[in-house]
Amino acid sequence: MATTIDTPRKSDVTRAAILAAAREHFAASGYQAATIRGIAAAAGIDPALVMRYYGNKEGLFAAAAEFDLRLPDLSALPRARVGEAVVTHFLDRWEGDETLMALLRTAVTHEAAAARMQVIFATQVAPHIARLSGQPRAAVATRAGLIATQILGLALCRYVLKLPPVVALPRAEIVRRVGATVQGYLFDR
Amino acid sequence: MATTIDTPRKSDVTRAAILAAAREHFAASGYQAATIRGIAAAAGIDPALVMRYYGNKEGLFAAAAEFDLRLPDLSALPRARVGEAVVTHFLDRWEGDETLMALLRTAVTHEAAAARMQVIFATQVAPHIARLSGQPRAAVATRAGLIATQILGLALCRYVLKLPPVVALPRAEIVRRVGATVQGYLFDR
DNA sequence: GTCTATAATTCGATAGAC
DNA sequence: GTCTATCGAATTATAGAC
Repeated sequence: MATTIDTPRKSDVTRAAILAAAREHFAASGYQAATIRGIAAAAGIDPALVMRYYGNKEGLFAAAAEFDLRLPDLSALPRARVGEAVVTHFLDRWEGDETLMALLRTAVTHEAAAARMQVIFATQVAPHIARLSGQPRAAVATRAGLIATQILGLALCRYVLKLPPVVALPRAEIVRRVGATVQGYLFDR
Repeated sequence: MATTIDTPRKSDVTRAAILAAAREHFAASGYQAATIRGIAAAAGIDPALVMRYYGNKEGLFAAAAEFDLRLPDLSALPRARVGEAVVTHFLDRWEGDETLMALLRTAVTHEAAAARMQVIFATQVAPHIARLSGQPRAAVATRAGLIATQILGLALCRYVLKLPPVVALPRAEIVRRVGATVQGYLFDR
């Protein structure tokens, strides 16, 4: 099965295993501490294969850090609930895909990852805010930036630094209290 | 002068130079990428001296990451201005002492540094909030945690990731808009 | 107290056999 | 397409001379 005409590519399965292991290691240790040898071992293949497929460590990270926020259409929501919806969505994405963790842990010490973060927020967050508020481009960018400080700060404290009071916060309470902040950045201040 | 009775310690100057160089390197590159060789070179001394004084890289970081937030007495301020005062103070401390940058860049991938962050917020931030609000201990910890998400997120985006819209924000505007959020976490929500 | 020399690892990357 | 073998470089850390 699947060895017929429609080429399922000999070892896309290997490539996928490498990417999954890479995300895991970059997410757990950051760029520097993650090793090609360790990633290859976790994927059950030879380190040389990683080099063959992705050229070098940089190329491997670039492939592993591909990420889609998948923000829903916020304009379909009641205006007063948008802040909470944004927080809910980010918590979901954060807990459901370790790519974001890999990006954050790496961006702090790695130029390319920080740049990727910038692009993600500029292309996947700002447009949604523009559609909501219909404000000038500069004002939209500022609002997106302020929201980024709160959302990334939440992720940093809850998932990376694991500050006890932030980890202990029930999800619903985060949505309510941090959602109010995001709501303010979206429309008020 | 100073070679008299009161021992000024032969080479406290060397130790200080090492610590300054260590903060600089940890702040710029994080824990992994910072090297004892590089730090020693910047301090103008031999790498072996670093080992002699601080035992190992871990010990060096522990010494370099000593930090005092120096939060002023917030209860002396008009209640409505506390949020802005907190943001102003953090911006000052962040821009005036690279120790915080070293801590953040390192805490993301280094256990001990993350723990240090926890202790700093628990011992240097939470007490101030307790004095202000007079609420139960758990509620105070939660408020401190929420404030940490906003303050650290701001620092992350402005000083580490350098997200353009956040970098472009005038200081006064940050104080006003983010200050309003901190004010909310302090008293309202 | 300071430095030289080096041990012991570990890593990314390459060359080439199968 | 996958793996073996290995190179060259860089790191922490130690031992010991001066």
